[in-house]
Amino acid sequence: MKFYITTAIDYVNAPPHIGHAYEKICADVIARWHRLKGEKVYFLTGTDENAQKNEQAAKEAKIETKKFVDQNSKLFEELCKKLNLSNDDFIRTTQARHTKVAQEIFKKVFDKGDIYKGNYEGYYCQGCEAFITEKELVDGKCPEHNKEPEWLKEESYFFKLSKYQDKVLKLIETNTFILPQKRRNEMISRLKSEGLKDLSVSRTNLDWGITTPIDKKHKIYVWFDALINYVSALGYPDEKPYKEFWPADCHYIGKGINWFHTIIWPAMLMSAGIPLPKTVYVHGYITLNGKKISKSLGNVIDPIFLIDKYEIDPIRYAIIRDIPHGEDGDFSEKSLINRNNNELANDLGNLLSRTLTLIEKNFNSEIPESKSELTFDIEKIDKLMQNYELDKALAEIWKFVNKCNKYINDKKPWEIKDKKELEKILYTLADSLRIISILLHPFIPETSEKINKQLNIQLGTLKDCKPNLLKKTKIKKGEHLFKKI
RNA sequence: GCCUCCGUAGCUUAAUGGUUGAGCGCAUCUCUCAUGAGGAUGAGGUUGUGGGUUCGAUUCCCACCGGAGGCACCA
Repeated sequence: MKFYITTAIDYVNAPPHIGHAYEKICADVIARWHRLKGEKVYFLTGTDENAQKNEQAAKEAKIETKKFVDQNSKLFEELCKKLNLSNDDFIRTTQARHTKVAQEIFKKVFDKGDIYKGNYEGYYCQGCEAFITEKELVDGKCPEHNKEPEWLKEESYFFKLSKYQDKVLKLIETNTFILPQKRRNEMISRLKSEGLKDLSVSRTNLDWGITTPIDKKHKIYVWFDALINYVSALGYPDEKPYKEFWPADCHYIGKGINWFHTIIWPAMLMSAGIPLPKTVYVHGYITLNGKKISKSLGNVIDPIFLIDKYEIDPIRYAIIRDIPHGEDGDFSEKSLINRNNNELANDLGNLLSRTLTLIEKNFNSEIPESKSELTFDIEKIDKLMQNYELDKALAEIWKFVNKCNKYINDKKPWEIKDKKELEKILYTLADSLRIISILLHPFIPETSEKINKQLNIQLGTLKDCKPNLLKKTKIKKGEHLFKKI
């Protein structure tokens, strides 16, 4: 079995914020879970760099555009490392491997007869040097430049999106293509009520972007180009990763770009004769301390700053537990601190600590051989993970942690004189911790490794999440798993 | 304006046509292996408001109030 998962590629005209971190962490957890199941996983993330806005932002910063996107893309790459992501690749849409494929697919769609020359008409603001929508106008003026736009006609190539309306509708009506269901309903009703118009897929008068293979005056519209990253990164059409991993099993994206991924992207693929992705999972947005993340509110926290302050595992843990799957959710430092101290340090860290100390004192640091009394329902958790309910899966794992703590209290090993009985209790605890370290690995990989190191064992797979697989080993009690904040 | 979704204890949330379950926080009790950790108990809800269907609604229907989201070239 293979599993190909992607995140959206990020816009590089501003540095990363906590929302980017959230999407990447979730995708990473899913990727790691599938690896635990023994599947061959490919996890892709990257940056979207051909937008016109980059050119403008670079101009404002008085740097060359290429240099500007290089700098900002680096910030996202650095973020991936800091988040401890297990991504297999990082695509940049300015890379030659991408521009080549973007042009190739554009040509393919053109050759199919699905791209034709027409005129794009709309309001054009001289200040923005761009078309703006009627909705964006305030009192008939561009709000940014306080100028009345002019009605302009521009030559443009159009993609016959309308041709694919029925096929796309049929696709999105299948019940696993768009998840969660709420997002599927939105797209279905919108498609049914509005229908599809052809899409302008080229722009003139731009210096930045990918030139169309059919007309040198035109650049490829940035969305048409951006979506293609999912196949260009794999080396479409001939390279091995493409053959092995396409179609994608999951495009993990935010709700703002649902339409592009579930309507436009499938239509492009249909036209180009490329197989369709299996699932587009649409997550919600994050608020920070209860407020929308926005520059004007000045609450844009650099996630790298947060990681340096708190370490990555508590952040991964808190952000996943705090945000209900598919919904918007809030991330706050207060909640992070709470969860770090109560759940990570007290429940889990202390469980390991008390277990290892008991083994140290009673069995000279050697895990005794016996039979475990605790079991864990892996099916339930795997089901939650299949359904992308990461928050609930993690809560379920925590129930097991709590069960272990209660087990110690009930059994009172510090009062037990009978050696066999004591062996059984401590084996049960150590073996349960072994299972916990596997289950937690996708969520908090560093912590999982620390547990294994102290138990002096290797990380298992999901198949090993059954009791009694722990062998007699000498433990190596180390530092506490978590520091309290 | 049109279309989704939501409104349950201070906060986050689960569930169901028939006496609303849980976690955090709070209060009390308790163990001592452990990171002043762990465990137990308790207080707290007429399930947004009004109406309807029903023997019975928090769950189904309608209206209203409140909140979130989507509405194509903006990513």
